[in-house]
Amino acid sequence: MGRHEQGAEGARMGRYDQGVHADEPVTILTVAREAGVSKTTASDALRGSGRVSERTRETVVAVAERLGYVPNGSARHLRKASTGTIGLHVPEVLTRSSYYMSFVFGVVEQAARHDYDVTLITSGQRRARPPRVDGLVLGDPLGGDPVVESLMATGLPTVSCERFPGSRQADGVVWSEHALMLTRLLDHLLATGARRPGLIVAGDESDWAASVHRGYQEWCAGRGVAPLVSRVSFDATGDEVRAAARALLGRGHGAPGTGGGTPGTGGGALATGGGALARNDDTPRTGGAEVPMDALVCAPAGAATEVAPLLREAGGRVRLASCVDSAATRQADPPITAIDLRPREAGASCAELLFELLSGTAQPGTERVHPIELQIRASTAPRP
Amino acid sequence: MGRHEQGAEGARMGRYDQGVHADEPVTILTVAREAGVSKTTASDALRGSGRVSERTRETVVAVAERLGYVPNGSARHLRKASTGTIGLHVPEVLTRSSYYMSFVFGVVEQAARHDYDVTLITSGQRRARPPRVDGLVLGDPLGGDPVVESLMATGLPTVSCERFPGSRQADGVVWSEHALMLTRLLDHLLATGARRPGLIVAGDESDWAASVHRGYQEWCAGRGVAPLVSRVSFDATGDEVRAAARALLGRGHGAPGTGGGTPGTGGGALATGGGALARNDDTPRTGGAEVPMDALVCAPAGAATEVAPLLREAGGRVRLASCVDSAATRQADPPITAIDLRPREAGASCAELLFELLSGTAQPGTERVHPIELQIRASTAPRP
DNA sequence: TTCTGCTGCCGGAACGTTCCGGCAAGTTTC
DNA sequence: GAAACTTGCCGGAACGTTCCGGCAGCAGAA
Repeated sequence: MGRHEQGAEGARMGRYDQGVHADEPVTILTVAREAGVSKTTASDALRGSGRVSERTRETVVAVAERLGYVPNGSARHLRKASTGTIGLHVPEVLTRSSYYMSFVFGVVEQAARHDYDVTLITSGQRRARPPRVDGLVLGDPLGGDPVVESLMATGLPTVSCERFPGSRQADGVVWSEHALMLTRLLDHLLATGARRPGLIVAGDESDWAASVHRGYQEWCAGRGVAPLVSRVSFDATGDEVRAAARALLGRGHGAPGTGGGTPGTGGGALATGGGALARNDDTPRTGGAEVPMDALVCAPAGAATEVAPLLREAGGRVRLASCVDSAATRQADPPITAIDLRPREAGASCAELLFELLSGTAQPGTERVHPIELQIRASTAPRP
Repeated sequence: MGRHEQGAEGARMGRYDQGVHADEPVTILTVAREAGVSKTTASDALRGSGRVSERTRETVVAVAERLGYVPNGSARHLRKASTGTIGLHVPEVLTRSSYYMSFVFGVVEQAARHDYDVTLITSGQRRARPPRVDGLVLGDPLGGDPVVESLMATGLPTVSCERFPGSRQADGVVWSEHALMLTRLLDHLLATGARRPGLIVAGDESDWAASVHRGYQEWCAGRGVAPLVSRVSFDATGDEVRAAARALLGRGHGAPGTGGGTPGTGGGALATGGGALARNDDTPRTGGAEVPMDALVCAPAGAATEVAPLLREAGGRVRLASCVDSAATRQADPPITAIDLRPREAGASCAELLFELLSGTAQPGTERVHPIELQIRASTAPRP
């Protein structure tokens, strides 16, 4: 001791000035001395624990405020065996999607509200040591990602956004009703006069893509529409997506029955239509296998805007919608109907669930539904 | 003590299993006991400090390896008054740009290489306390951002990507020759037959935008081209950018002289052309104020792709280029000529400079140039 | 011999916090 | 009126690390 005896400090300039440049660190001992109590009482008063009279509590709080006391995180976490930090993993393949940027900010914002920091974990970096965190948020984990696997093996409390398409599941899951919302979107397309909506979607590594695909298949079965699907890779380029769209456009014109067209015309487009479901004759008004595509739903982020010019060139007959809303879809010409996944709120919801798991407020195994919204825009207006 | 006497642990399953689930925390005391030395010697041996014989050093290292010893960050940082974490700020306005996502990953990757964590700091969150970090990276700080101001006031070592357009400067700066590269781009446009390239650029809150604008003006002055500039807001929507493009397209057709056209036709497009520079008669072959725009350079990320359809409708006469490369420009149809800012490497470079500042290897005031590249694509091919 | 210096190792304190147990004084209970 | 309980406060230990100072043992110098 004796290194800083004065204690009385007074307010200083600036916003973070206290205790940062090391001329006079304000510890809980400084506060206690200044308030005329012991360090225990000061600690109790500030954290609302222990037994402290209201009067002294107010005094201590006032003094702490005045001195600009900021608790030392390292000391606190050393004592409490926690870190005050949560880890956040987002798959690097999808870096360019603005969805993840918003998601990340949602997590950071919510964590800040709980006075937690957020440490980013990328799939790229090989980690020599386990992350120094109290828990983990996994943003849309991809099945088979080795980093995700090892993160789950840490035993740390974990929340994933969408389910993990692997063997084990996170302690908490925040998911959205993508299949249901896609159903609404498809019904909307039907209502505007479309008869045969097609789908471009990525593979089932992501729970989200799998849900979208499943929702589409079930809707087709229920409505008696012959499915028209093209799978693309997860980080599909514009060319790949356009090739898939062209392949879908080319199908349905040929002979009815087993789907016609040339599967795999370009870019690995895999057509799955024209099966038994197309023979459902109860609802003859909707699209059988011989009906050409007159609406296209693009699942991957950014795919819809990539495809838009192609559809326009093809005559503008095909309605267009995206499963991921973004500035690009909002501002396209015409604006593109899309499902707003509300990524920022999704991130906040994941962080919140994690904190509840950490505090014991929520039980492991908790699942929460994150509401999403269908934004109907001009790209799916009825065609003249 | 006495809580875990066995000590000998042996290798375990999994990758992060050591010391994470709390059944048997392995501290430096465990290692010391197992190696038959004191905790001081163990610590010295592991960190290469103090005086330890080579023989015992090897023993201790081997034991630590075997037990999977991971130093407790909180304890270390409590003792050393550091945190093992750096803060990363990116302006929230620009969240949707994939540039920042890549930048962030670059920082995280480089930090991981130094065994540092990265904590995100957003402009949105109001911070009750100074961030618990050893240093800061500011990604393209905007002038007047209060969070940036207060971060700079912390006195923490700081590196900014691009200069801070405010009074004080960060301790380290990583910047790119945007003005020079724009000159190359404009020369390229001239070489493909363009006579009057226009520019859409955001305001001078960002050093990057200011550099681009300055580079354009200087190039125009040097080449005797009448400038044709439209300013948009930093987070310009597609509509705003398109309105700016339309305004630029409308100019140059009218009476020669003071620029003609209708300034501010839509979306706040502010035209600055037609001044004294346009009267430079030494180089009559290039574009005077009466020459219509035949090439358009879009500075804001994403602006070029938003404008592309408009230019196509207008006859495809106008060449198009972007100051920010991205998946969207690469994959556009036709692919758009763009400046690749190499964001991931920029982020890594910022982090690296910060670590050198922290270790004293680099001096405060260091500036480093981050190389960028011009990617020439079909959108600026010579017109028939 | 004694003094000095070097090597290899170690005990203990310190970093700033939380929390267990305890102690006076006051209040209720039987 | 003593026992039991409550209130308000406190000292000290502990978290796991780093580092200062010290202490033997040995070697070389005076």
